[in-house]
Order: sequence, then C-alpha cells, then structure tokens
Amino acid sequence: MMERNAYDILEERGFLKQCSHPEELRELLGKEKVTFYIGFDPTADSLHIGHYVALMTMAHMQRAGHRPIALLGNGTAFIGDPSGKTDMRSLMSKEQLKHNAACFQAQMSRLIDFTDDKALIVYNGDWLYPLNYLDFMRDIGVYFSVSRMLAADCYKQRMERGLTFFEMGYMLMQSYDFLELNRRYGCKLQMGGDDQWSNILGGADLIRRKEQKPAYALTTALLTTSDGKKMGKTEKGAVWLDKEKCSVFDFYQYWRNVEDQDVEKCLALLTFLPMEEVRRLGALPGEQINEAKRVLAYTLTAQVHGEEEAQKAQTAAEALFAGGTDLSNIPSCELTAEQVEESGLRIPDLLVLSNLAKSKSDARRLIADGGVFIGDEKVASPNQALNESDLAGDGVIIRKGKKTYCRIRKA
RNA sequence: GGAUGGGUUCCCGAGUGGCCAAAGGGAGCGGACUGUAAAUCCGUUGUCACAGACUUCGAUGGUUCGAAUCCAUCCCCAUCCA
Repeated sequence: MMERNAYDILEERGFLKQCSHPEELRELLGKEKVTFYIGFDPTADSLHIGHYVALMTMAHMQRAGHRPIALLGNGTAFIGDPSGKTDMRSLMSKEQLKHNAACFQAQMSRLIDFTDDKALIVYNGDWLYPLNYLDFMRDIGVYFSVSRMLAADCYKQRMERGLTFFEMGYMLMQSYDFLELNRRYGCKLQMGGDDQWSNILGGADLIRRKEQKPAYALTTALLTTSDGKKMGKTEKGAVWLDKEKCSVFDFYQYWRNVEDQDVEKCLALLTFLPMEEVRRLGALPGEQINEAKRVLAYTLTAQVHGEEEAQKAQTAAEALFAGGTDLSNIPSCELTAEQVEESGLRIPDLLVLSNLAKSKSDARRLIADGGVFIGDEKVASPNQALNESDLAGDGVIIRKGKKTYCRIRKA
C-alpha cells in the first residue's frame, strides 16, 4: 500500500474526472516532484469562481510538493477560445490581454506560492506570437489526424452546427503550449476543466509522439449544481474574485445560499477543510445543514478576501437574517448631492441608484408586487419619496425581496 | 462563387398586413409556504413624465391609411454544390 499522495488527495476530494494514465500518473506523483500546468485565458480582468477549482487543484498539488505552472493564454486568447461558446468571439488587444493577465496573476498569488520558483507564471504569447505558420504546420500539424479529431466528442457535437478550421486549430495551439512547457520546464502533466479534455489529451499525445517522452492529461470536475448547471452565476453576473466586480457580501451570500445538495461538494472542492469534517457537515440533517453553509461561506470568503472581510460579511449577514444587531457592515450606497437632487428621493429612483432595480419600470413593478421595504415598512406606492433627513447619519435601509438589502445615505 | 433555408424581446421559439409590446416554454424577479435550502402554487418580465405615451422583431430605404409581416439593396448565419 503506497502512501497517500497528491493524486489520492485530489481523488478523495472529488476533483478527478478523466486521466490519460491513472496508475502511472499516481505512481509518478508518489515518487518525484512533478511540474504541471493549467492554462487560463485572460479574457476578463478578474478570475471568477469557475477558475477557482483549478486554483485549488494547483494549491493541493503544490502543498504535496509539486510545481505548478500557471499558463496565461494571452496568445490563444488573442484569437479567442471557441470551446462550447456560441457567442461571437470578442477580439481583444494585446495590451488588454496583458493587463488582464496581470490581474489574474495578483489573484492567484493569494492561493499559490510563487516565490523561489515554487510555482511559475508564463505567457503563451511568448512563443505563439512569433510563431511561423509554415514551421508550425510542418513541425506540429503533421502529428494531428483530422479524422481522429473529428471522432472526439467535442467536435462530433459541433459537426451539425458547423466547425471552422480555426476551432480545430485551437487544439493544436494548446497542444503546442504543452510541448513548449515540456521542453522549457520539464512539464509532464496538464490539468484543466473537463471541457478541456480533448485539448489536453492532444498535448500529451503530441509530446509522447514527438519527444518520445511520457506526458499526462488529467481533468477536474467542473463546478456544477446538482442539476448540472454551471455554478457561479448571480443576478449580477458571474461570481468574481475581485470585490469591485462582486462585493464581499454578495460573495459570502452566494455560498451561504447554495442548495443543500451542493454544500458537501463545494466544501470538498473549494476549501481545505479535512474530509472527515466535510463529510460530517455535508451529512447534517434538515435545518442543521445551515451550519455547513455558514462554514462554507465563511471559509471560502476568508480564503479569497481575507479573514477580516469575511468577518464583516458574516456580521452583516447575521444582522440581516439571524437577529444580529451590528448593521454597520451591510452593503451600502452613498448618494451625491446631485443624485439626491435629481432623484427627488422618489423610491423608484433610489432603487435604480442603489442597483436594486435595473430600471425605473422594473422598480415600479417591484413596488406593485409588494417586494420593496424601507426599514420594516412596505412601500405602498411608486410615488412615495423619502425626506432628506432620512439620509442623514447612517441613512435608511432599503430592501428588495427577502434577501437583498442596501443602506442608502448621503455621501 | 452557386442553390436553398434562416436572422423575432435575456435564451429557445410561435407569429406572414391592422385584434402585436408580440403566443408558448426556459431562465430571472416578486409573493405565499420554508431553514437566508429545495419542491410547489400565484403574479411578473421593453422604456418613460405609467389608467397615457414612446421605442423594439439583422441594417437601410420603399409600398401602404397602417408593416415583425409585402418589395429593394446590403450585412450575417446554416445546409448542400464548387
């Protein structure tokens, strides 16, 4: 019986989905320090929770003594990843991509230790931008069989909807990344979300064929809800790691509100809590499962935003939902003198200003449906307005529905 | 390049001259019920100065008292042929 290694840890926590050579890889991870990589396309200026599973994978591996490489795909993102996307590829400038990549890097540093070569950050634009088409076709293109690619699931599905040469080319570029990292850093393993399976496998095959060296592919579970939908969407969009794009309170609340069935999975994938504890929390019956949600929300928020911020979010949540009294940390919105003037302090205008409603019509509807409260009082008419004195000091707390609060005050 | 079929509101998808701000479903939002969960039921889902007005059905022009619906040109997408 071999000692428990990184592979076992990932397996136990439910990360593993597919692996090219399970036995072989497990053995390798048990006996030597392995350099591996995960790719990220910097198409936005912040990572979101979907990326977080990948970061956790890297963190577990690093803690087990292996060396992660975060590959920032400023080269591949330059033309856009077609996988599964139906929306138009939005073309971004090289400068924008570089900026986004820098943002990613900062966020990754919270979880991964990049000091002393313990982990690397590399940019595939470094080798993709200068690439020569003819050389590429001759050196790399010859190793790929179109008929075999077409047999792959991901392409098979696309066949009906049309498949461009570019989309198939994407696999070659990603495979080339792996080869390049193998040559430069001795990288032997590529990990990634399960939707990347074909692309990852392509790279491992390329190395095995071209270099006659071992290379491994391993995919991790995507973060989905129990009914198979992608997790991490809110009314305001994705659950971003950047608190400017998703407030700490919203972040905390997102996890506080996950469905019962998803708690255990989230705890296992997104936190470092020991598995015995994860299983215990996940098994709590009935109402007690809320304890697990509190732990999940607090732990994950602390991991991403720090203890102090997590504490504030928790305090605010308790004040609003659990009879707590400390209201100082609930989400707030400060109005400038002009905004006060312009809005006339009418409730619909205030709902829009505080982002609780997306338009004044929307706000009117909410009021008509009886979903808007000032303090504890239901707003009866859209013509209702506040007095300027209401906004003085701590201001007033306005609520939309059961769970969305905002404190409004004068700046 | 040729032929054919398409582009409708957040998504899918009906609508082929007035009754269309546009069926139905999904998703979202609000309400009831609950555990800040799920399921279920009800309501709602273009904008605004909101019992009224204004803007939307790929784009631009045109026909008509009146167009998402008809015509012209253009753009885009899919399938087949090259």
